[in-house]
Amino acid sequence: MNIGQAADHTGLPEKTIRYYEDIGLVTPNRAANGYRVFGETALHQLNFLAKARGLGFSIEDCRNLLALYDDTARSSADVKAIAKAHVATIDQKIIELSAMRDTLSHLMKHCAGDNRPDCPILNELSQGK
Amino acid sequence: MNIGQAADHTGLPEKTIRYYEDIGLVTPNRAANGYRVFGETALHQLNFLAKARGLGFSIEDCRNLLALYDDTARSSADVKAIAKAHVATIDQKIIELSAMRDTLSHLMKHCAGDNRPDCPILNELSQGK
DNA sequence: CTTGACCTTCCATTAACTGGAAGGATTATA
DNA sequence: TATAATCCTTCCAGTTAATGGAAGGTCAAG
Repeated sequence: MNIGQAADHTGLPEKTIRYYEDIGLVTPNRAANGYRVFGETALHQLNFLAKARGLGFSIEDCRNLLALYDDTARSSADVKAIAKAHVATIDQKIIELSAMRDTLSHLMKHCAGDNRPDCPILNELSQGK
Repeated sequence: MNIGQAADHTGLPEKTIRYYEDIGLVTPNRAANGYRVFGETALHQLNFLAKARGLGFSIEDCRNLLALYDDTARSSADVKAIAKAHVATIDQKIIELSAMRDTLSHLMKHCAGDNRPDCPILNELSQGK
């Protein structure tokens, strides 16, 4: 399977697949003409990457998860630890974003949004620390 | 005021302040010895930037907001439009993160997290698209 | 007068790609 | 068979918003 098909099967852009090879996450074979050839293993890895990245795991997380995936003797605890840390990171981000959202919508509620120059949003932002 | 004091007053690292000057967000004066000199205006801008960035506005948003801030004839509607778009972006991110979180905690709930090699998280991630 | 703190510029790196150029290989069409 | 369209290759640069560090100038204290 060439890179185009691999892209279709995984939903990953070709560029991204080449990049993943570059950084050593996947190692497709090569045909005589230099084209990458993706076998079952490589496809599996790409699907794995697509899913894990879609869930927000970092590339380094993915590298670790792939290593665990290849290690048939791994313990599920190792995987769970990575997932747990990731959930905590996500929760933190959600908290921060929610705080931003609240502050902003509070400011917006007090902004007339008309043609006059007075703007509570800018007024607030221009306050010193 | 030198860059060190400016950093103290705004909470921004010196590196970041230099960077903001680089990309044209702030234009401090220069003393005879080449040191940056931050007057009231520059300090105001830096405080503005620190707050707006803290609320997640992008650098380009900040550039626009600063321009509006300098424009005494601006309408509050212009500012509100930027803020509104930003809130929508934040909401979208929160939705995506929440979905990730749900998927992951669902997977984790089904993972024993013990020493056995069977791991529902990896099993799920290894499923084809 | 020298030590340490503070300042300068410049270059490289981060994360995770994305865009595009230049050119070789393959496939479809005329 | 010619050629055009598509697919593939590598390599270089750019993105966001800084951050790290080197090499070196300046200043204030003792």
